[in-house]
Amino acid sequence: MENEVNTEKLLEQMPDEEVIYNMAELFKVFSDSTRVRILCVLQLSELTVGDIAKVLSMNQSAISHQLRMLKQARLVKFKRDGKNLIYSIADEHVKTIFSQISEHIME
Amino acid sequence: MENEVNTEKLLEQMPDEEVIYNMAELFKVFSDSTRVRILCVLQLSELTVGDIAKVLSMNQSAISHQLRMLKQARLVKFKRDGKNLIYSIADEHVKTIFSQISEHIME
DNA sequence: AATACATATGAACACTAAAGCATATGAACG
DNA sequence: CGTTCATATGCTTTAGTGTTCATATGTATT
Repeated sequence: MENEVNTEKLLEQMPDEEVIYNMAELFKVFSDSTRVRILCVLQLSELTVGDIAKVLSMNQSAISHQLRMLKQARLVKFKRDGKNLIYSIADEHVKTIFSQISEHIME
Repeated sequence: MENEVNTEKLLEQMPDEEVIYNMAELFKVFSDSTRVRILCVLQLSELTVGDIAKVLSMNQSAISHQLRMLKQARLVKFKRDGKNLIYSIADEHVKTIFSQISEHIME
């Protein structure tokens, strides 16, 4: 008997390469402990770059680099307050995604 | 005036380092195009390793390496059928996580 | 305007991770 | 039992990523 699976048909039903690439790119943003910690702390309170660095006991530069990625992914936003930039969570989905991942881990 | 933010209090409210590390590790599994493609195709149908490789036009070895990670993350499972191993999605959350990520991308 | 302060950016380095090749394992079947 | 077929694994190469240091940008203050 031949192979039962019609691989061509499956291929047709797959999302476009671009969609898959974008999904992976977005997951990549969540895939680093530092960025997850930033997102966690910003869920508690909006904060300046310096405060984030202080809470996480990390270099200002490292935080700034990571905030850049989070900005590009539209997961955080910021407003200016004098010399400070105050960052906050930009997206509703962040909480949902986090809660699903948490549930998976807990099980 | 002093800093308005109580960084110590924020730190207390943060999830444990271990939880954060596990979250990031799990996101890391989703952060590669090949693994996302595997998860996508397995949402359409359970498949052998060879069939996955055929559908995705990739090396059997590459697929096998990635399935290993997906297995470790308990996102796929497999059953034996003669010489073949048939892989399938192991987890309810996969769909939910995917749909949230999709929504974020679409907006 | 000059200085101080907060944040961003660029380059360098160390570390990680995906893919391919070769080979090992392990089941089926003559 | 030896061969074949499907899959897994170890090793190597190559590409990518996070952090740090040094410095640039840009805002407030005197």
